[in-house]
Amino acid sequence: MPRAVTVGLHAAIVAVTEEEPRVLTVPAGAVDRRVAALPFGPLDPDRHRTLELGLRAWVHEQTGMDLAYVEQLYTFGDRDRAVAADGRTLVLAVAYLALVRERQVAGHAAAWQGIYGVLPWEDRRDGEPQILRDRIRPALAEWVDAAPEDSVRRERRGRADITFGSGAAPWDSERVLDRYELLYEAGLVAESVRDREPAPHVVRAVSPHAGVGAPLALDHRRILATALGRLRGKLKYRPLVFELLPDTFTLFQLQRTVEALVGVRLHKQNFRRLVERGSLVEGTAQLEPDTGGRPAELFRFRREVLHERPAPGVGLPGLPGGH
Amino acid sequence: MPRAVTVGLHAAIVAVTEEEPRVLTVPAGAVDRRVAALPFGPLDPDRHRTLELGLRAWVHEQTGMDLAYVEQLYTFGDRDRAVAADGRTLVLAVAYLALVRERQVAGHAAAWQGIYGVLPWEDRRDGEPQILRDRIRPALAEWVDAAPEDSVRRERRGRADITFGSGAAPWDSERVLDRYELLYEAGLVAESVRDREPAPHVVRAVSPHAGVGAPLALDHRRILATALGRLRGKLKYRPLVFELLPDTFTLFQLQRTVEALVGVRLHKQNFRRLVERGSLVEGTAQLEPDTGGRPAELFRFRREVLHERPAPGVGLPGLPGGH
DNA sequence: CCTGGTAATTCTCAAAATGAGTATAATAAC
DNA sequence: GTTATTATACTCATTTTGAGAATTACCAGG
Repeated sequence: MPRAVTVGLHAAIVAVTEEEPRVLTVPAGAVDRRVAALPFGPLDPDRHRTLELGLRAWVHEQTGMDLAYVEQLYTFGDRDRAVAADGRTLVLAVAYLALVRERQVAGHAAAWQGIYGVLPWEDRRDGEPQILRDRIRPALAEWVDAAPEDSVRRERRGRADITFGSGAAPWDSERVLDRYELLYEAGLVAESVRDREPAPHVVRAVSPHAGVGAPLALDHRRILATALGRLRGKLKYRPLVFELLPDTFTLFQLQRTVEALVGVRLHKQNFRRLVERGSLVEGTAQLEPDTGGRPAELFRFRREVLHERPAPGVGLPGLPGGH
Repeated sequence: MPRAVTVGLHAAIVAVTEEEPRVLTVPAGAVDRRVAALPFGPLDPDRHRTLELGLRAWVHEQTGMDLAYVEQLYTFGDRDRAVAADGRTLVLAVAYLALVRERQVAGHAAAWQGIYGVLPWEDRRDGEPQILRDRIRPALAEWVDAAPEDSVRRERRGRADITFGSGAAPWDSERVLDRYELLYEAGLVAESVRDREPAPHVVRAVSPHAGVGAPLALDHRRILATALGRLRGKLKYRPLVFELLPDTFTLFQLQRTVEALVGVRLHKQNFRRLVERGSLVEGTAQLEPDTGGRPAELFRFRREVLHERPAPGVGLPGLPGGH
């Protein structure tokens, strides 16, 4: 009996508030009552003229939000990781990234959740996070050694080194998905345990403490990882940050927002130089007095750059110590 | 009556032979007998464990090829541009990019087709192509003026300027899809005429001379544009070119391949410097004598870079005249 | 009014990277 | 040999980085 295919539309809606990147979640309800989910719903070809319009409709329905910036991320369709409750319908997941200005919340049951609660190993603003040192690296080392064959061990070690950085290879902030997938494979996130359950259509809630970081429903943590990776990459050559900032902002606010997303600290003076030399912003005459020290000038995004240069992004001046 | 959804898997299989990027096509058969199609087939959730495996299966069946490098591009799902022959089934298209070494062809009815026959405005290796000057720019100017309102005219002019370059904005080789979509909207490619037919489920072949460049079946030219754009962008930070080259090659062959893909000429000495400094390649001791002048050393790709640097790509040293 | 404290903003300076050539080397054809 | 042709090596001025010092403008407290 041929299985059917249905298509789900999923949204990772990202904002940065108080120097913390957050994602909008809704109660997972029927899917899994222990964890939150990203807003999502099935594509209905009658009502939805395009995939993106379908996504917007679902998001509006579940969170009351009208999205501005929306971008398609990826379409997931592995049978092992996304099967409907009936056990025989394959559910494709078309994932989207949306950027919104800090909390134009959202009554409904929607809630903002810190992204680094879900992907705690991704925040290196205060150096390598505890959880990486104390739990992930040791567990990865175990996973490497657990392979029976030597060739597999070498291959695993190589992968761990590139994705999480090591002596030779530096930390690459964009490899968010690679890292999540590695943790999934190594059994370090709750989802890998869950998906391995013998009867995949029986929804079994797994203790949130089974793995590292807070799990989300379905494969939503994977989608979030995809979203963060894409966002980090694109920041450098598209003026996406401004979707997340208020109309006017100080350069330091801008920097803090970028740092929050990329998960590393940047060199202040050089960041300012890059932003100004790229003519991404223009000063308003106004000052923001509440800085704690000298007042900062308020800037606004210069939309014109879009017509001037091919790839206007913020660029990341390496942080003092980093390579 | 609710429409159904089916999912098609489509492959843009790219190779570079004789300094010309090509894409593998198959006869479109039932879909449209006048034009070629990319290899594609419906996702069958029974046989295909993942989307990518389904794609590989279809490609193998239609072309006899086993793909190595495969990457998902985008999922298209606009109702207006992709509806099944029955007129009521929405057909999602999940598009993939594959890279293969020059023609390990492929009996079957598959044939290689020059990409710049399909997207002729993308090849600027000998300067701005005729077709851009003689047909596209004038037609775009007309399209701009055809708008009744002034604001729309301004907006159209802006878009044309950014996507196709103009006084202020330079040519951005990566905006391949933007350019194709603009031509589609302006009615300059055959597909826009075809899709506007009153009864969209009646397949009407449109004269290939109705527009600029050789059309492909369905929305396959759009997929190809997506593929070329992605490839051009990714070249710079991932060592993709080597998927297209034989095991050993001269630096000039490497350069010609990159130029073929990006569609511009590069500065020879500086290209060599970038490639060597990036330690992307290592010399074999062998020489290639048939250069027409001094023999060139043969190089091979250093796979180790993948473990050393986060984003190893070739980098494009601006061509002499270009900005 | 003067004195720190705290940030914002401006400058400096050496070290790389880039753009654009020029010079030299190794072949093949005449 | 001489010449054409291409590979490879070197040069050099100009930008762009990375890193940090110096200066400026406000606040709070004496």
